Amino acid sequence: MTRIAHVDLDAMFAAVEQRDKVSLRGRPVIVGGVAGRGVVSTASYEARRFGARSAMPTAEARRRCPPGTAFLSPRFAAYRKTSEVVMALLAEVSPLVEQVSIDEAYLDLAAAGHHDLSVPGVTALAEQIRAAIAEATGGVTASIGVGSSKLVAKIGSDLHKPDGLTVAAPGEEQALLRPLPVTRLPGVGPATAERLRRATVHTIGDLARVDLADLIDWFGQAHGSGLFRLARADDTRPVVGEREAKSVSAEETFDVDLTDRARLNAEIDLLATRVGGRLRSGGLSARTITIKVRHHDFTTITRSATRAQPTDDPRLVAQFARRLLAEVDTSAGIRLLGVGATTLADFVQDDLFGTQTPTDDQPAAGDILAGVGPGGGAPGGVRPGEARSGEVGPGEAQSGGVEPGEARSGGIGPGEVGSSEVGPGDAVAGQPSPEPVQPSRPESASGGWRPGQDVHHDAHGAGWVWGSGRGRVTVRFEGPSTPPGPVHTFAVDDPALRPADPPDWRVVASVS
DNA sequence: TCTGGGGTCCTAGGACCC
DNA sequence: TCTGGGGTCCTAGGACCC
Repeated sequence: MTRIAHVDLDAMFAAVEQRDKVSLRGRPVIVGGVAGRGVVSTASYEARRFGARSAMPTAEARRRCPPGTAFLSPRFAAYRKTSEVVMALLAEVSPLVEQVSIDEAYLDLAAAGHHDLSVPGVTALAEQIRAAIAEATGGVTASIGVGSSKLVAKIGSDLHKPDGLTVAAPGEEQALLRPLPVTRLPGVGPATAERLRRATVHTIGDLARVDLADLIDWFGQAHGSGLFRLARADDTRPVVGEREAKSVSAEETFDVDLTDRARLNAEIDLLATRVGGRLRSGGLSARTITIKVRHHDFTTITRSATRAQPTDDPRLVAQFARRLLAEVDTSAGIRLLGVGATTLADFVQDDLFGTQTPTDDQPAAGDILAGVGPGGGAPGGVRPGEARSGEVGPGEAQSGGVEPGEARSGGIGPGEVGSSEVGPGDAVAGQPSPEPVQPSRPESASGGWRPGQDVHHDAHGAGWVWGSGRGRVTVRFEGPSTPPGPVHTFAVDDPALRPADPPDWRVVASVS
């Protein structure tokens, strides 16, 4: 049954620019990064004639394209608006639309219940959709593929681009795929194509003759069996509507490689602010913070740490990212920095982790948190409390003198003074912050683990441990910026004490 | 002027728990 | 108190997509 359609806007970014600016029509247009290290997002079909392609360095596209070619920075707001017009239109065709990207979507035509799903029926419907898109967008064209599966629909939409339509009749699928190069299959990128080439597998027909065991051997279970099935046009993936975001990230490639630590930290703060802001606007919070570092030679590493509790606070994201970066050798030059947030929790957490005073916090059942500032090597200012108290930013309202065993969080202990690279007030240097970051207030380091009470982490560059249950726990902290501290023993309700997230800390804990 | 930015999914090893 | 297997979580990296 020809029930699935794939709708793909043709060179959308460039098409929107040509629509909005008459002088660009008929001319080669490149949309993408126009600075030194930029790459092409979209090349208009006029520009493709000269060899310009998506993902090509813009410098290369400049070499290839003639004088008079327009090189434009993307205007995402305009593209988003056009995308919304198209998606709204598609939603009228079927209740089941899967938007894949800003310019692409699958439709399950059967979900509407009233469409004629014969080949002539879907052909007429697809032409109607194409005409409606062109009209509603002011001339941005779409190519559509229709077939029995996502695979066939997707390949079909590509087959007669731009402004084209392909309908694959039931039973024709394999014949359609057989002569095509394997690179047309979704999931076959440069690495897979190269491995297949070494096995003299060039077309999808070639691929269909390879043993499943070989494919799994070469590509692993998931990818191998996936290729096996796709080569046979065996694709039962459903069209799915809304999907939840799994990560939020921001990254930046610098015009010139950076080595200066202060500058790198400032960039981290910028990125963290973007990530935190998007978490907040999406009503999300994250437990895992990841940084990405691309070195001068393009080698790329990631470092991540998972927190005991989720956060959406840009300052906390920045602190974690800075601590992760502190363990990376940046002396040879950094080309790109990124900050990401994963393990997303889907709840609004203002009440839990907001920047309100920590005294509103309630303990998390069973959580034991033990923290210390690296400043003195001795655990300082640990107060009764729970996970949330650690989310308090530096210098925020502090409440001392809370008695052991009380549920109220005591806020920040003295331990955080000087305990991270984040100086007072610069946690999000130069960035708008929902809360002013005030200088940390130094306190005496007379604090320590207080036996018999719940303890929690501090907020600023400090480590903590948490657990639940019963027993006595011995804890010692050490880290690059902190010599091994004395051993502290205190009672908790659970021997299951575990180190949490401080990447530059080693929390050594044992239970007796 | 070699190689963006925002994502998803998979693999593999180690820790940890039962 | 010799050995092991399964499941889950965490981390790091890689391939791929638009």
